[in-house]
Amino acid sequence: MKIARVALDVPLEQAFDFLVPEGLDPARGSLVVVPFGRTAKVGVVVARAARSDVPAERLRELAKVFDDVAPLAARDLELLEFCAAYYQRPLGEVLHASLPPRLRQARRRVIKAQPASAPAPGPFVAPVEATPAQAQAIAQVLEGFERFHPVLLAGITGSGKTEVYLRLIEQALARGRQALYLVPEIGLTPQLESRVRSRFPGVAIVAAHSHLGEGERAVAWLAAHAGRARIVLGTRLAALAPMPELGLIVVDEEHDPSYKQHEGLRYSARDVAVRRAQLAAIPVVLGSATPSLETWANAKQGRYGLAELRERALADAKLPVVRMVDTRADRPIEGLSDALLRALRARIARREQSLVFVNRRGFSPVLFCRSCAWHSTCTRCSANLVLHQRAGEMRCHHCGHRERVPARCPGCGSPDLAPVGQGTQRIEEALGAALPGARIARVDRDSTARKGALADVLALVRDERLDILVGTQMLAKGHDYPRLTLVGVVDSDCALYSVDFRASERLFSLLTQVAGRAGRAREPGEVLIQTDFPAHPLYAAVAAHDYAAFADASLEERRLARFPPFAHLAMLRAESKHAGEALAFLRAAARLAQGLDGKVEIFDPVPAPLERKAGFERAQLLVRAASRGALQPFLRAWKAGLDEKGGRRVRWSLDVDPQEA
DNA sequence: AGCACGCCGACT
DNA sequence: GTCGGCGTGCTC
Repeated sequence: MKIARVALDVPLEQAFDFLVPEGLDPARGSLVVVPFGRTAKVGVVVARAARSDVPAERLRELAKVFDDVAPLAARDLELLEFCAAYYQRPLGEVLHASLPPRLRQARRRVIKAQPASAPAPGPFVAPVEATPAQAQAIAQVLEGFERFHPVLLAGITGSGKTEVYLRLIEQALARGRQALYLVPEIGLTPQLESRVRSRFPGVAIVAAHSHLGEGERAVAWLAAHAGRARIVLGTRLAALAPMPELGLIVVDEEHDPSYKQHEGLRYSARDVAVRRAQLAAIPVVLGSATPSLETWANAKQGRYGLAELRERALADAKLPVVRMVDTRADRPIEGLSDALLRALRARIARREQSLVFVNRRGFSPVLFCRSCAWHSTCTRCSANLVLHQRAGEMRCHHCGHRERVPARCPGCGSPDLAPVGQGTQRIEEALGAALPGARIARVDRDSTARKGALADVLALVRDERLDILVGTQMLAKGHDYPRLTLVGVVDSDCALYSVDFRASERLFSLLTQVAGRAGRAREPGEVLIQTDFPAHPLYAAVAAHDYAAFADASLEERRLARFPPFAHLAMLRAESKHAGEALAFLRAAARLAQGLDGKVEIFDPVPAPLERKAGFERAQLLVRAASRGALQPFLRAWKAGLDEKGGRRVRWSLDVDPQEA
C-alpha cells in the first residue's frame, strides 16, 4: 500500500492520508490535488508511508500530482513547518498562505514552462561611490556571507541604506545566489522596482506584492521557486516564497507594522525572514532609521551585528531642524497654528514645497450636537462616525458603514450640528482659505482610491506644480523631493494618550519618517510639530534626532513593565454576536490555561480596545512568558485544548507576538 | 473552513 | 403545506 500524507487548508492540525495510484510517485513537498468531502483541494505531501491508521475503506486516492511545479525543497517546507508550529496554525493553512491564489485552485490550467533566464551579467557599475560608513556596513555583512548572520543597519533617513542593500545584493548575485528584498506594504514598490531593475540590467527580477494581478503573482512565485528569478522584491507575502538558491535577505524598514499580518496566519514577515536566514545559513540585513525595540535590543546585546549610518549620503544635506509649536499659547484655528501658517507662507514665497501631516482622513472625526451633546456613532461598532463633508456622508472607518449627514440632530432636532476635530479634508480646506492661491493637494486613502491617483499627485510635486501636500502617513515614507523644505504635523498628541505599549515607539518612528521628508537635498529642512506638550521627552528625542536615547529609555520602561523584548506575548482574541459570550469564552480559556501549569502568566480577559466591531462584541486575553521556550509549549497545549472545546458561537484566534496589547 | 444533515417559525 | 434559520458533526 502506497500512502501519501497530505497537509490541507482546513483548520485541523492533522494531515490526511491518501492512496497513491499506480504510476504516481509524489515526493515530500509535492503539490497535489485530493478529493476531500465533496470538493477537491490542493495540498502538499508532507510524508510517504507504507500503511495508514485510517481504515482502508475510508482512504481515497490522490487525484493529481502537479508536475508543472517542482516539489518544495526541504528547506522551504521546513520554513512553512516552522511558521505552522510557531504561529499555532495547521501546516496546510500556512502552505495555502504561501501559494499565489492561482496555484491554490484544484482546477487550474497547466502552467507552461518559462524559458530559463540568461546568466546574470556583471559586474554592475554603481552610480556613486559608497561613503566610508556605507562601505563599512557592507564589509560587516560580507564578513559572514556563508553563515547565519543578522545585521541591523541603523541609518538615519537619507543616509543611503538602499545603496548598501543594492551592493550586498550584487555580492549575492556574484556568488550565484538569489536575493530576497522585503519592503513594507506601500505604494512605492514600483519606484523601487525600477531602481533595482536599472541597477541590475539583464538580471531576472520579480516583484511580489498584493497589487499584482493573479497571473503575474503566479509567474513571480514560479520564477522564484524555479530559481529563475535572481532577485525577489516584495512585501510581506514574499517572505514565504520558495527560493532554492537564497543567499541574502534584506528587510527594509524592519520596524514597519505592515510586516505583521493581522488575520489568518498572523505572521511577522521580519521574524520569519530572520528564521529563514537561520535555516539557510545566510546573512539577513534589517534596515531602519528607527529600528523596532526588539531588533535594537538584539543588536545591543550582540545577538545581531550593528552597522550604523549617521550622516546623510548627500554631502550638503543636513537633518531638518525640528521645533515644537506650543498649541496652548499659539491656539490653532481650524487646526492650523499661526507659526505653521507663517512658515507655510514663507515657503510659498521662496517657491519651496511643504507637507502637512494629519493622521486622520475625512473632514472631522465626529459630528457633535451643541444643544444635546448627541454625536455621530456607528450602530455596529463602538466608534464615532467620521464626517466626510464632500461626499455628504458619515462613515465608520472600522466597518465601512455609511450614513447621510443629518440636517438636524437625530437626538433633539436641533440644527446646531458642528464638526469636531480635524481630518485631512478639513485641513485641506482650511489651508485653501488661509493661503489663497496656494496649490494644494490631498493624499489619503480616499483621494488615492483611483489607481494612479497617488502617482499623479507625486508627479505634480516633482514637477514643482504644487506648493502644499496634505495627507496621512501614506506620505511618511520613501519619497524624495528636493524642493520640500517644510513638514508640519497638525496633531500627534493623541498617540501619547494611547494605552497600547507600542504607541510611543510608533509615534517616534512616524515623526522621524515624516521629518525625514524635509530637506533631503541642498535646502535645509524645518519640521513644526503642533503639540500641547512641547517638553515631552518623546518630542525632545525627535527634535534631537536621537533614536538611541529614545530607544534606550523606552527599553528601560519595557524592562520594568516586563514587556517585549523582555517578555514574550500571545493574545487570544474572541468575538461573538451574542452579548457576553466572547468574554465567557475567554474566561473558560483562562481556566484551561491555569490548569496547564506552564511557566506563563495569564492576564484577565478584557474587552478589546474597539469593543464592538461590525456587530461583533470583542474581547482579548493576554498571556506572557519570560522566554519563547516557555511560551511555545504552553501555546501548543492551550491551542489543542481550545480546538477541542471550541467556542460554539464565538470566533477566536491566537495571535503570537501581537503588535498591540 | 465548507458543506452536509436536522429540527422548528413565517410565507408563496 | 414548504423555505430557511443556524446548531452540530465530519472531512483521509
